[in-house]
Amino acid sequence: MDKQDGSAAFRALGEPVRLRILQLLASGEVCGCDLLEDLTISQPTLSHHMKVLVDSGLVVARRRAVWVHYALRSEGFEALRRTIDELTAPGAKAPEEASGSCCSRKGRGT
Amino acid sequence: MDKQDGSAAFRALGEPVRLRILQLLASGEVCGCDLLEDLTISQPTLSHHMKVLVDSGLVVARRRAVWVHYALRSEGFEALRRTIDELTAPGAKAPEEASGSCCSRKGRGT
DNA sequence: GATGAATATTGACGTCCATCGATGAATGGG
DNA sequence: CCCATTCATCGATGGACGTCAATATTCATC
Repeated sequence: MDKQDGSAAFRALGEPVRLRILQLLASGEVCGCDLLEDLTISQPTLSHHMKVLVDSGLVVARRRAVWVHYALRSEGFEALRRTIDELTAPGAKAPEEASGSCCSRKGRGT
Repeated sequence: MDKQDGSAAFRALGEPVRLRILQLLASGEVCGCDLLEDLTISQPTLSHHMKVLVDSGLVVARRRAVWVHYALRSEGFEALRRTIDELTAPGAKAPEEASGSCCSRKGRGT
């Protein structure tokens, strides 16, 4: 359920607040109330961001009594890495200086 | 100029249309008009997205006569990889099952 | 079951942003 | 010099999203 096209996870990372949350989680499991102390956002806002992070597959939530512990989900990040690798790896990066034409504009139709 | 905190580049990737553009660029340099043919967006919209991609440091634009050739910028993607690595690498991932307490709620002050 | 703490949900509000049509700027060819 | 092509900019518009206050829910304790 965290498949989609991968853009959801990138969009999750594309929010400064969420990126900082992930940095805080990088050192290990952290509960919501602790996150709330290190940030300058309201509790509903934090809850919203955590939901986004969990839905995007980057974070897992574990209920422990009244608290909820959040931790990074390595599989989610591996998927991101894979997407980036697929973009950069195959590369037929040769700019093809020779031809003065350009794109495939000419002779594209049937 | 592509520094910031990295969230800009992730936000750029977090748009399905832009992600597809990057996939098209993965096979090599492509000019705007060719991109326009493979997408289902208007020309102003493409121009807007290309500006976002260039500003985020993921793409470079080279003018060749009337056309503009776009290509991936490896340095931008390396920065993304580095950010992801920093999030997952250090990990003190031990959940610490033992203590029934939870977070650091108790005894936080000096 | 009443209380208190941590978290989730709801509803509203303001801003950002993707999108488009219309128009302008740059470039090269007849 | 005029024209066609490619790309950039502008203004408007509609939807997505981050944010909060208020409220509900969950859970342990007494």
